[in-house]
Amino acid sequence: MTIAAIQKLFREKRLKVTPQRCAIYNMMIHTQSHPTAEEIISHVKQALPMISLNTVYYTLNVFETAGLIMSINNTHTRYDTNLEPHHHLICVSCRKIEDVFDDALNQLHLSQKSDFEIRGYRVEFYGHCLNCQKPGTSIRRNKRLAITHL
Amino acid sequence: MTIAAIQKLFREKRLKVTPQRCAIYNMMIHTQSHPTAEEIISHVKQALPMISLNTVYYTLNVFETAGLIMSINNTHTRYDTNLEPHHHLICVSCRKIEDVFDDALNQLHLSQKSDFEIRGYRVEFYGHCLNCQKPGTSIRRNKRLAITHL
DNA sequence: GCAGTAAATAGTAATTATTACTAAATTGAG
DNA sequence: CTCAATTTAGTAATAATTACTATTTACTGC
Repeated sequence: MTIAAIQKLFREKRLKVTPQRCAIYNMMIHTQSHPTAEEIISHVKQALPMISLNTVYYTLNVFETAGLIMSINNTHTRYDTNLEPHHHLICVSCRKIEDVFDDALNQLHLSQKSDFEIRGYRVEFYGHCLNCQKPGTSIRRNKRLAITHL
Repeated sequence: MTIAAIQKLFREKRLKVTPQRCAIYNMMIHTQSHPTAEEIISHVKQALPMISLNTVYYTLNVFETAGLIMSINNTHTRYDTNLEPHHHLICVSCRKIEDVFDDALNQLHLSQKSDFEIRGYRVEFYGHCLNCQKPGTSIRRNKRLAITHL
């Protein structure tokens, strides 16, 4: 993907075209890793030494809102005493977590071989809990759990 | 589960029986939510006002290591430009993330109905990447990605 | 091309979850 | 009951992320 194509993409998404945004997006599509904000800034600083971490976070949020990227994270570690195999329903609005018991989900496997020595997996369903479905009841704006890719 | 049963459980796991541990575990098995450390301490403080957040984290770590609980979290938000439906392989040692493309995983659904309005889901496989499988190569001790339940 | 406006940037500071360190207290083994 | 090892709780440190804000920049309509 060329710089011109990136600019075109931004315009289509009604995002202002800035050198910082181009550099960040360009770096991200040319890496196979899933970079953190720190990793992004350390690469982008080679071209734009003055860029701030703040701008990186702001830009990533803009990209995610625009549906250009997704983020992989939950803050707040939550602890669960239930050790039966099960998975989770997570409310993207209030962060409430409910258990899901579903035999089919407990028997997933990869169809291809992988270099990883896999020890387990988790399935997390994202959505709105009963309470947060009522209009105006959204307890918490939560950028980080945005699920624009889903 | 009674307090006596909790004490018996701790002894079986060779954990010292302390009022703090009993209170924390007792609170956790009597809630359907997946509490955060903050939520745990605010409940437990009613019985043990002097308890410190430090002790809560230490105790949760002890419980997780003993296989009594599991934690749900990743720190460090990672960003991904690939918006094709896909899932992730996460190395619990060095935190490296790889993409998984597997049609079967893209068609999961819940067998029961739920109150949640589900918008999407993620599958995360945990294990050791090729590099971290070599003995002595474990880059980072990482308590938080412990996967004792898997 | 240019002026005006709204948004973006890059600082600095604040916040928040978690971890580190440590002296004093407590638990369990003998 | 004694003693050693662990646990506790306090203070401080860390680290990721967000808030605030003055200045700069990019796009819109002329």
